[in-house]
This record gives sequence, C-alpha cells and structure tokens, in this order.
Amino acid sequence: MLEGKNIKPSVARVKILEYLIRYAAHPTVEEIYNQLISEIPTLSKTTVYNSLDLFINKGLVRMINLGVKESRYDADVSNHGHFKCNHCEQVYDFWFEKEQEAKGLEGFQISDKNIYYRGMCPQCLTGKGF
Amino acid sequence: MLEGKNIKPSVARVKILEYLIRYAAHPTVEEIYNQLISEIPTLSKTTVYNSLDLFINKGLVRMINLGVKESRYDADVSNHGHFKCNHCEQVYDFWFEKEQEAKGLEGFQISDKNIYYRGMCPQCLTGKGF
DNA sequence: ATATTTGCAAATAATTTGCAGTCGA
DNA sequence: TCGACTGCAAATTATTTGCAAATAT
Repeated sequence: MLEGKNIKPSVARVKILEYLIRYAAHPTVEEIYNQLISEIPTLSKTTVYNSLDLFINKGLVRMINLGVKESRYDADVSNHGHFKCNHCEQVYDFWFEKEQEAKGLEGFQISDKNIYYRGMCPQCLTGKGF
Repeated sequence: MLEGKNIKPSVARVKILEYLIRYAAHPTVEEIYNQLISEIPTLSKTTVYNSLDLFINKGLVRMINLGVKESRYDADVSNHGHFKCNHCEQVYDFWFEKEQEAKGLEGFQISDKNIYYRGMCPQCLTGKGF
C-alpha cells in the first residue's frame, strides 16, 4: 500500500498505517503513540506526526478535527461524516444517501469536505438519565 | 439582545457582539481583540475568550473550526456551512437546499452540526494561474 | 557514501487557569 | 458591600522546528 504511493515502508510507517486501518477508527497522535511504543520502543511522536503528514499528502489518510482539541486521523478517505458523542467522546461514522449541491458555492473548486456532528449516542442516551 | 439571554451588557460584551454581527463574519479572537483594543484600551484577550464562551453557552454565537488552527466565531447560528479558500484564506457561507437525513445515526441525538469545505474561490481560480 | 528517516529538545502558539484588582447595582 | 466582571501573568498542551544521530540502499 505504501509502495503504491511511493512511500518507503519503514517499520514505523507500516505499523502506524496498519494501526489506523486495522485497529482504530480515528485515533489521536497520542493514542497512536501510546499503542505503538510497546512494539517500537524507539518510536517518537515526531515520527508519528511525520508519517501522518506524509500519508495525508499522499492521500492515504485524512485528518479530522472534532472541535478545538487534538486532531484525529482516519484511513478511510471516502466521503463521510463524523459524529462525536458529548458524553462518551466516542466517534462514529455516518453517510448521506446522496451528495448534495451547496448553494452559494457556484464557481468554487471544492477539494475537501468535512462534516461533523455532535450530540449523544444511543448508549449514552439510554439508562443514564439524559 | 444580551439582556434577552440574561447576559449583563458590559461595554466589552456589547462591543464584541456588535463586532461579530455588524462588521466581521467569522473573526478569530486575535482579530476581535485587535479591532476593539482601540475602542476599549483596557480590553484583554481573556475577556474576549470569556465573552465568547458566554455567548456560545447562551446560543448567541457559534464557534467554527476550519482546520487545526485558531477558532473563529459566528453570530449567525443558523444551520449553514463554511468554505475556506486555500489561497486567500477567506471564509464563505453556504447552505443546502434541504436538510438531509444521516445514515448511521439512527437513535442518535444530534445537537450540533458542523460543515466545512476547503478549496479555491472563484477570485483565486481566475487570473491567477491555478 | 549519501540521502532519507528518526528522535530529542526547544520553540511556537492558541487557549485556559489562578488570582487579584475593579466595577456596578 | 458583594458578587460579577476583567486582566495580567503563568500554565497547559498540541504541534512544529532545528539539528544531530541512526538507518537504509
């Protein structure tokens, strides 16, 4: 996968991308680092940042920002939205039936769409008194 | 307006809200501060942050995050999207014809919707070789 | 051998916090 | 007077940067 995008598959890069794809939907840099430090004892956060930037530039990964805090990263670059629960902080994916035309952007060249909702997920809504 | 939301209309608060509504569509804290410091020489950024937080909690203002950098603030709390030009950095508003149902959020309670696009605006597209 | 990748530590920058001074009813 | 509001300075925190050491081809 990395080679297909002309990225040298170093140990760190392979593990980071693998983690993004297989184990975590939208981890933060912190989460990636904490998970992989046991597998790669010499790993640094700089390398996590470097690798993610590289992946983003090559279109393998997208960065998502839910609110003002740290960024999260998603190996699913298809067009979809994210929902973050205000209570449990979990991030869910969602989609729209069909692409919708934006009014007010006639003549604009759109390169990137970000959609995120906030609220309460069903688990936190039921049985918790909210 | 402030009194309608049970907010004491101090000089700083009135000026900040007025600036948001009348002069700037989506300013940053920095922009608000720089604009108002001449009118209110004692103004501090802390007060700008405090006032904006208050407005947000009362539903008068919404915070918007375009990418990873500083937050912007919008006194238009109606449901609309934001487009930020990658070249001139200007922020534009847009809307959808009609609200669309999200697939994958059945049973979720949605309290906040954020939509932002990035790309190139017509002005930057024409006559600049992009 | 040489270019790339990595990692530490310091720098940066937006936001938050603690707390003391000020203002207004 | 009393509580709310303000503002300075310090703290916090995610991210970036400079540069030297390690690594790979």
